[in-house]
Amino acid sequence: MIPEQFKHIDPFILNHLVSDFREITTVNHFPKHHLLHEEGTICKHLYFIETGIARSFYHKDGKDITAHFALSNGGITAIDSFIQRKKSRYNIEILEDAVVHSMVHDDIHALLDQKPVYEKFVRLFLEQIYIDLAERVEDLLFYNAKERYDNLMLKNPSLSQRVNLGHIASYIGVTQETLSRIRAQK
Amino acid sequence: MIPEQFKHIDPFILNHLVSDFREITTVNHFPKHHLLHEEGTICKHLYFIETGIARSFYHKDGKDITAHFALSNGGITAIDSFIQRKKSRYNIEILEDAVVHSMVHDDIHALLDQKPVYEKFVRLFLEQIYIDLAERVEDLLFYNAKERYDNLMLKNPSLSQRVNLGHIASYIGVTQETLSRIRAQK
DNA sequence: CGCCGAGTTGAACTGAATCAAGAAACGTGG
DNA sequence: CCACGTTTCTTGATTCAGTTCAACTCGGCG
Repeated sequence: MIPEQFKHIDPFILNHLVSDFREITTVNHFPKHHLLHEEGTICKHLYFIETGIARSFYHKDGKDITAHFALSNGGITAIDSFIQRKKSRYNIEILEDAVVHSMVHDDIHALLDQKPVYEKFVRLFLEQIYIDLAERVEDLLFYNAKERYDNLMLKNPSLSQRVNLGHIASYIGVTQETLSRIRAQK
Repeated sequence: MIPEQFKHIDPFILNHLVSDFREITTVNHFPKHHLLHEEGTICKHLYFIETGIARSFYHKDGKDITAHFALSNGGITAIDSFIQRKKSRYNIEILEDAVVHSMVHDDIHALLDQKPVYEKFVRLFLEQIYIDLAERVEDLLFYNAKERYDNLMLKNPSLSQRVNLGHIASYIGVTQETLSRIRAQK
């Protein structure tokens, strides 16, 4: 399972990289509702979803807010904790029975220290998620609720059938009622 | 000029890193209104502001939207173009006479290929700007106009005296009129 | 002096939130 | 496999933060 943003890496290095990373990766199956990570703890894992869906979410004024969805081949972690090594505000929850590949933070960093050439892999990964997040800022600044919903559906058409309305609503920054009305007027 | 997010790097490596990067860095003075980068072109430079202020901005429906402010020790580039090597939607403009350090994209990458251990430096930089951007998403999702303005002023108290109201307004996602009213009611 | 960009203020309008009540779908145990 | 409770979704009425459009003020500068 090689995320597409790494396709520009030298194939020779990539082969070694894949087998080295595979050695520090474990694969598990988790059922719907399983919590991969709980807020208030330090997140030690980087997860990649092979099948199924996961989401990260946090609480704000008692409300449950989705920060990110991960579908097939998508990565997910409690990013604040994973980067800054402090207690996380995020939870990670399985929304649909999933096959999940996971790597432990310290193993990743040990591997990077041992083979700095792999840092490039991490950089490309970070660059990709940065661009994604920048798009999200633009989305919030310029598009109204309906447009934000349409944009999300363009990127992930299957999402609307597979996850709760409320999770999608909080992700795009509207209430569940508003999203319900948006859907109705189609 | 060593950005603080790099303080955890091995001092020995850091010394070499600083001198190596210094070799590919040029320093210039630019006056107010100078355009460091123009939209529609590929941005080849990564800039660091020593003194003065710069902002990146783009156009949406004829409106001029500030994406980022860079003050002392802040970095700035047309991030879409710099990462993806394609024409940029951003402009970069000097708002206050500035001393600017700049590095050329290809020089940075040549240096990284030559000394992969420096990739870690880039990773830490990207991690930092990712966290900043994630805060911005949260800002837009949860805070009203006044709160967003207050948050920005907490981070950059000098900004309100130094840059136009309209630039700040577009950065926090409100109209100039709304921001003017927010200021008035203090 | 008169212009021009920047900021302020007012009034009307609107997209989305809130509050409230029902309807539909879901799953768990008998 | 049905019944009942719970969760999810829909719909309506009202309210409100922020936009839009327009006019006006202020300070700097040719």
